[in-house]
Amino acid sequence: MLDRTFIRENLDRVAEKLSQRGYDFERETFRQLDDEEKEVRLEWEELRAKRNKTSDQIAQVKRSGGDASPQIEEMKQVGARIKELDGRLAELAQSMEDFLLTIPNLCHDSVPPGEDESANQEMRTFGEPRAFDFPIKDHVELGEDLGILDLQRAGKIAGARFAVYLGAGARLEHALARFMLDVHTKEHGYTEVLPPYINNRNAFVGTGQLPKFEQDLFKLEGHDFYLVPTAEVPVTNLLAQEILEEENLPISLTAYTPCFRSEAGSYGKDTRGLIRQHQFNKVELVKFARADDSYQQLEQLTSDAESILQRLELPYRVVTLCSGDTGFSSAKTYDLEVWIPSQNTYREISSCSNFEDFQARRASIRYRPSDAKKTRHVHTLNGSGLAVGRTWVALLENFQEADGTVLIPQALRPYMDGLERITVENGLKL
RNA sequence: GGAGGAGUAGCGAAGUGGACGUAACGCGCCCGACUCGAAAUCGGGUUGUCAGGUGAUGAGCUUGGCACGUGGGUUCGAAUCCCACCUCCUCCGCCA
Repeated sequence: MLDRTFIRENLDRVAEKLSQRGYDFERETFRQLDDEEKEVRLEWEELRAKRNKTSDQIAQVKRSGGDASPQIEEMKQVGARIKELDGRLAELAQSMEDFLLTIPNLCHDSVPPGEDESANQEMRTFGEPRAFDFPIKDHVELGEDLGILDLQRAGKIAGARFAVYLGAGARLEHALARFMLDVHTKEHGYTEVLPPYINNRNAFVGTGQLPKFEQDLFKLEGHDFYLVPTAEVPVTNLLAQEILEEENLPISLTAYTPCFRSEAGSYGKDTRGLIRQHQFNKVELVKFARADDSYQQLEQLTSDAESILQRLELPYRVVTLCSGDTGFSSAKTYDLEVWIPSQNTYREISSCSNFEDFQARRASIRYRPSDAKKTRHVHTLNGSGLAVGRTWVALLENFQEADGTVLIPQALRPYMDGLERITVENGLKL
């Protein structure tokens, strides 16, 4: 959520910035709501002040044994008017809130303007896509042939866009997650969090998934609960409504959770395999940082995520998303894209964003800067470190051998009980 | 799911319709005094938020509103009475 005072004082600039990301900011709606609320609030406050004062007088009169009925009569009128204004004020405040909650964040000045992903900017690449001297298989074929992945049977128990991992396939998923968590907690200074996978509406408003993107979520029927689409939601909201000590910043948390996404409207996209699933696992990195430190932390968080790809020897590139491609809540986003041989292209495997104070304002997460008395909203950041399912895909495809087996990168072998290669022996073929 | 109890400042805790919620009292923390220094002692300070005024759209000062778990209600007036919800504790049931 943008700061209301900031909008008020920078109407033109806000409108211009928002148009860069394809959002049409209704200046008049804002001005009207803002003015009217202010007017009503003023009268409301004046009346409350009067009532407070008169109530004290009534108390005094009564204490000294006098008759306070004229004042009481008068306050009955005032009370009725206050009640009227209460309702009107609540209405206006709600309208303003609804209006503000659907406005996306402003992009940082370093974000390249552009409408869609074609304007994204490649920052750097790591590794070389491998040249295969045999016909390659994609991860579905590899996984099914090895007996470590079953999409058919997943359809029986769940449906399309679900998967079942078997044998070394299941083990590989866990190994990747454990490996990532170990690197982030032992080497990058993150603390692991294991949150609930079902969160309430409030948490989703805090990080910006609601009220605008309800159709992307799985909602529990009859409850005010949703399945988390990313650990960003529970982990960021963990500190909602809190005032943090500056000396504790930055706070770096990591969480391994399943992620549930309805993927409504994505039918026909990535229909084959594990790339786009209703349920997948992800190790998430979340940071709470000082306002003046958050962009440095974004670089750090991105490099923390990159280090996983490097250790797994997977070729990837880093791109800066242009204004039109940047997510609703984000001010700046770097995507990490891993090389997928069967598609002959780089595919997103992590999205690292600085939300500045956009989420912190919604969730009310503040800190006390040491040089000032007033509190200030923290800057929140997050990024995948990494999406485990897509890492599984990248690993199978990039490390496949001519005989259909898959080598396991050195860094991961300790997590696979020393297994060096996945063969049909490690799967379940029925 | 049922029955009871509890949520007040960083922590503990008093207040149970009006007599200052910046809210008793205690602890902690900050500043100062005493001291060579420390401890002890003494003095002072120590919630957030919104709006108006002043100021430079800063720091600060100032006036007022709001907040005693959350949201409603009763009342001239609610931390205090009533209702609903949330969280925690105890017991019963059920369960991993």
